[in-house]
Amino acid sequence: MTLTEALPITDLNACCTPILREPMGADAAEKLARSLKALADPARLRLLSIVASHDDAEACVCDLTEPLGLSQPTVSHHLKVLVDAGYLSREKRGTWAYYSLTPDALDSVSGLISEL
Amino acid sequence: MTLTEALPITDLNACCTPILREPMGADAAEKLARSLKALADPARLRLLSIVASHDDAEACVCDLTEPLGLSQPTVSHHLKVLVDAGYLSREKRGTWAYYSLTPDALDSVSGLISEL
DNA sequence: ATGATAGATTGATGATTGTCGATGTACACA
DNA sequence: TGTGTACATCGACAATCATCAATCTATCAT
Repeated sequence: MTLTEALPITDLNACCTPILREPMGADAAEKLARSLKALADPARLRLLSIVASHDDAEACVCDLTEPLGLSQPTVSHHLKVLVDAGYLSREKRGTWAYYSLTPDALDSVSGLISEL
Repeated sequence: MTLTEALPITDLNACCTPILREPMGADAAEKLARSLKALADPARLRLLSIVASHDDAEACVCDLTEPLGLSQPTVSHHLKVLVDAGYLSREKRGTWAYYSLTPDALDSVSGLISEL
């Protein structure tokens, strides 16, 4: 660690503040950005919220298409994004597909944001 | 509240689980999505992280251009997005522009995600 | 005044994304 | 077997976005 040698001489010509801790690396930033991108859409936020509002935190697509005012393919697309990002899990029972919240997925990304 | 009348008859032909609480409205979803979209980019996450790693949680653009490997206009653009979204505040002192973290901005959005 | 530097703004471009209609697939019921 | 339903996938299109080179603005030094 080279942080101990450079004394913070407060030169008026200098523009920079000393670094306290290591900032986030490129790989971690890429990963967190992907998780946040999956969340950063009003339709997907509402989908998560609707699923979370149901008993057992579970809902089928028929519950989700109408309140969003979006077409069924669009809702299916958003659900796929959320499943791929790990926020939802899909279980097919008979004709219907049931989506449920992945435990701790939201809390995990929320924690990463706080520790930024 | 109309939640008290519809009894949850567990019909095997039904596909839907009863609703426990009101899901997020369209306006709230739009607003949170805008905040998250500003965060959902690897370059902007690293910018926030670098600013937070500095003493006084403050940094000028000269600190930020090089470690990201991006051009100066691109970094300025990302900084503007973060300022507009309320995560950073900009203060110009002399020739340099200093960016600092807005208190509680990250914690606020992090809390909204947890309560989804 | 002149030149140099820090940073913002503009314009253009290629990539990504949200949306929908059309189609495909799997299951249920007659 | 055939028909209807629930959902996924595909292809297309418009909109948004990340990025950079070029330019502009403001400040400092000489």
